[in-house]
Amino acid sequence: MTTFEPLTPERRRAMTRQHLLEAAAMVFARDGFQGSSLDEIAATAGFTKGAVYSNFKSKDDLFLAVLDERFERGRAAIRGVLDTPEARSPDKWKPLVASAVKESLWDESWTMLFLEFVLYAARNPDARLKLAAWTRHSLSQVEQLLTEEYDAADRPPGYPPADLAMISVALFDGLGVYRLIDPSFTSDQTLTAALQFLSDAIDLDVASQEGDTATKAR
Amino acid sequence: MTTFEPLTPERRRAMTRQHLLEAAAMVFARDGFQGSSLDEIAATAGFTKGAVYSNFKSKDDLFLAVLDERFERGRAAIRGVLDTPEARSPDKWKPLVASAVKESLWDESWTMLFLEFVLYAARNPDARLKLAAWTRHSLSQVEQLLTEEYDAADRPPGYPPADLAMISVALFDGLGVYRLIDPSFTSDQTLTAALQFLSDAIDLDVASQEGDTATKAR
DNA sequence: TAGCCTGCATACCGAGGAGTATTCGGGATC
DNA sequence: GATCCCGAATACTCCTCGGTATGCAGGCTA
Repeated sequence: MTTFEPLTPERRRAMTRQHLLEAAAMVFARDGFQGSSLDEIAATAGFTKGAVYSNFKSKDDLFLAVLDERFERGRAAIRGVLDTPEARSPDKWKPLVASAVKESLWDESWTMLFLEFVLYAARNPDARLKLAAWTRHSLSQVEQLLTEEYDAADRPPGYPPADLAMISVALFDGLGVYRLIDPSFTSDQTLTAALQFLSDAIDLDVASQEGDTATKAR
Repeated sequence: MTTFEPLTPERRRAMTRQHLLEAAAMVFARDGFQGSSLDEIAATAGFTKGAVYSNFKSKDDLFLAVLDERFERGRAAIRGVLDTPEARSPDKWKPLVASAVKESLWDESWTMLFLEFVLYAARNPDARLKLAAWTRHSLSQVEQLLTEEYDAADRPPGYPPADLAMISVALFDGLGVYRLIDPSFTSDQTLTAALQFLSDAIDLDVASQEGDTATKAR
């Protein structure tokens, strides 16, 4: 990805930090924020607690850093999809987005970490603002995609795009939650139905204009 | 509700247990499972830790008891709605269910407690089985309602009712999560859109048969 | 190669909390 | 009214863990 760089002290330090962040993400997801100990996280990364406190101010600071890290990854993933030329052409972006989401976000460990974030944020105003800002950003990306889709098709949206964005995201996060309870709740069939469901809603006017409901369910 | 009963020792004991359960539900929701102390819970209920350990085996046992309690409440709430005669008549049960859900489940505190349950269950096989069983039960109730709706209208379902049930529940739980992040994400308008969204999907065939899409969005 | 600076390791402290052993008090029973 | 019983209060233990203070090694500069 990046060109090779010799291991300057700064890079060594950055690597340590990165290892700690990844270990923290893993342990926090597995044991929860309060259930994780800094000793465990450090050991998972191959360090001791000293490394943690030389890179982060506190346990909270570490957790927030993990949050930022994941936000940045999420933004990059979204950009990666949206900047693909195919994403701009109607009827091609849907499977593209679907597979991208499935690859990067449809992950039990991520769901658990996300829920930890949400609960943490619900109890910490600062974290809450961060999470809200990031969520708004993500939602607006989805909304923009939908708006462009409607513009390209030159027809009014069946629902307000902002609401549709919220609904889409909430639906899949909700399914992720139930997947934690029992993976069989979110079988491939159910996921396909959910995708088709959203797709139908987006194409609502097309369907009614063309009288075409043949593509509705499997 | 029940007739008056003198305070036998058994009833006194049951009352303390009940108080502890309610205090626990509150504190667990506020501070999380690991973040709550038994001292705090006991004090909230007006007791000390001794009362906790004379009514529950451990902190985990108390948490699971809270879980059971909420399950029972949920079942009762569902029965309360479904046993109402109006629930059996098409085009009347929707607002009924909607308001019932809004009253009893659309609550930030409940969402936080539910997420605590989910995360706890994801880490404890026994709790996971309990939660899965309860979820299956709730889903089947929703599914039954949908199936009856389709039968009454004498038409095939637009989507498999089981999938539709999962989607409906997941959507609202997902919205509940985002409400924790920022209540403005789930404005009345968005909720209305979500309801309409589901309603459209349920009535999919009716809409296309009658060519009636006037009731779609606000 | 002597000295220094920095990043991590090590050792330690104190608080808090789960769990337990014991005590206490107030009803029930005779 | 003496005794018993039991549910809750009290007091204590043990241990985990966040945070800090200090030690140390290894790579820079001269």
